[in-house]
Amino acid sequence: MDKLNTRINQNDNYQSLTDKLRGVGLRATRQRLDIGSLLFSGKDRHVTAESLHDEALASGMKISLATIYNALNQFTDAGLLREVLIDPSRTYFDTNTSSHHHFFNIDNGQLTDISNEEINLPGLPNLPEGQIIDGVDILIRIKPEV
Amino acid sequence: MDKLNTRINQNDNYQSLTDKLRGVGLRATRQRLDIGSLLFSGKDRHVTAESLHDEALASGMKISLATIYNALNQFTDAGLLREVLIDPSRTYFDTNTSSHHHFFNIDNGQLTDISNEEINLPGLPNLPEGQIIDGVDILIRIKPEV
DNA sequence: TTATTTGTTTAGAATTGTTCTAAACTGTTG
DNA sequence: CAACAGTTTAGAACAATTCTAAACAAATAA
Repeated sequence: MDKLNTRINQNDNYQSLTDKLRGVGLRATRQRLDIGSLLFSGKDRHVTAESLHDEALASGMKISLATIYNALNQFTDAGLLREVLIDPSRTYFDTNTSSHHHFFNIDNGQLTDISNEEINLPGLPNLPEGQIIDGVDILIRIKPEV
Repeated sequence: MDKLNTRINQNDNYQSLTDKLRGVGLRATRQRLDIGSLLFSGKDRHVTAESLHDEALASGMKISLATIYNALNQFTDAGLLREVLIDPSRTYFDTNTSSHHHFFNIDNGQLTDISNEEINLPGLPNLPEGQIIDGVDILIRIKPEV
């Protein structure tokens, strides 16, 4: 019954999600489709394993935390997600995989994207010998004005 | 004997370290002096609790891991150290507390400072309403040329 | 379709980094 | 040097994440 309900409500999105998953070599399982429907529904999102699990359970999905971890890591390896470094005690994932940066509100923990166009970093420093750039992460920590 | 030995070898630094600790309201205990002698001996350093503990034990210091954690956190609160975000699974501390940035070698985990002068970030994006900047962290991930 | 294979999910155990607890200890101050 | 307040410590506790191995489900072959 639960399963049927889920089917009916979310069937629409699932064909393109299925393609997306297969496109990166992952089987389109019910759990991955459910997670995908939460993550890739248009707007960019920042989640942790825990927050996504809570959200999944709240939407009536039946899925274990271990599966959420598996999926987040697989999606990241496949380039569907990106890891963001903000808090050494938790791993955040970002559905926006294009080159961009972040505001991090140290007061409430909220993360906001900064598009690549809003920021520019001319004249990168000389790299150590024999090394090339893999990526650049800019985190601007913000707080409420006193 | 162990204690005496430590005294003899490291006595020289300890007066200024004592002042440094007292200056930020911390008692100059043997453990904090030992840790301080490893951290604040001139060159800038990047350490984790574990790496510093190993180093302390290897230098014959007697100190527990819990004390290393305590000291790193207290030093950080006091502004003597700074936390650097690179790896969500571990907390790194940097003895360079001035505004600067980092190269992170994704191949071997090595962190290298980038001075503030080597990098410039003109035209920061508009901040969200009512927020001010607390700090800016730039991490340039590098890897060996193929 | 059904059978077989291979990949996936899961609960719970295990691991890892970090913090907590409470008892012993040590700087500091009077 | 007594007394207090802060510090250290071993070990327990905790939280985030990964692992294990058994049950299960998707893909594929027949």
